Amino acid sequence: MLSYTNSSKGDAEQLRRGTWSAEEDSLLIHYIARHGEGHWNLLAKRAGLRRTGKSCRLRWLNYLKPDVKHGNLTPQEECLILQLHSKWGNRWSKIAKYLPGRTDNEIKNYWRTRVNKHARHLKIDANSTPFQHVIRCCNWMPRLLPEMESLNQTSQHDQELMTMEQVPVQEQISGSTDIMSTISQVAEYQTSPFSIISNNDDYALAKYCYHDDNIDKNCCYYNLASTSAFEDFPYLVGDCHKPDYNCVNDGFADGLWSMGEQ
DNA sequence: AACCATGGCAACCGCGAGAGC
DNA sequence: CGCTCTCGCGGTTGCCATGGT
Repeated sequence: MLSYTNSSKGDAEQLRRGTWSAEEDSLLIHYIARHGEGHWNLLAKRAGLRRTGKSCRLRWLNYLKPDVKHGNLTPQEECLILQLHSKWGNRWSKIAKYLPGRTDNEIKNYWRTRVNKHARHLKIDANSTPFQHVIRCCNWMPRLLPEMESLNQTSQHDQELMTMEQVPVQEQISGSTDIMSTISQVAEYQTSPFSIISNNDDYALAKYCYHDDNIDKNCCYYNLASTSAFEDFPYLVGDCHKPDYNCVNDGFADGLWSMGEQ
């Protein structure tokens, strides 16, 4: 859908909005190839684009620039985003600097669609400490780690990126070959209410205590190694088994909330 | 088949910082 | 010092594809 901005200067100076056409892309690419980036308002006029300078800049940086990566994020990239977001919050451009080829817009969209969705399911603020514990220890990290290892994609460059800002979890797990020990390392490293209490070939049982007293009735249990546990958080919650206790509907979310206020 | 809801993502908007004059 | 312009950032919007009913 294409639209035009209101203008009092006649149709000739109306600016286009909406989706970019292939022809516009071509004009922008060829102009920048010949004259370089910058001075976007001037560039828009000289390139014959009836777009704002801002629009041209955005199109170039987020889509047309040759080093922009397209396609799904790798597990490494997802891990890095989770770590960096827990550190810096919604500083998308800062986070993007550590993911070559990924734009702040793409990372922002990833966070809002994928990660926030999990937070909504749990009725937890995605920026809250409890949610950060959840994604590190019981969902995203455990899911991503085996993917990373099976894909064996952790290049030297990735590792350099991970250590550049002293991202602790990545440092902890680098070189690990045993996924369960890795999960244990993650849980152990974080100052987390989660702890690995049992670990064998079939499952790793994690204990989540939402009160300081460590009394059993105030804890939930997760089977971290079950297949479903690695898929999606709602399934993980289903694997939370504590007799006569429904983690979701019977106060689990409230426990997470109160923990964040401590 | 038609309608509706939802998710993913490209693009837009408003604001503030910084540079140049 | 103040004005203008450019640039970059984070938040938001709206289109479109997909899946469910």
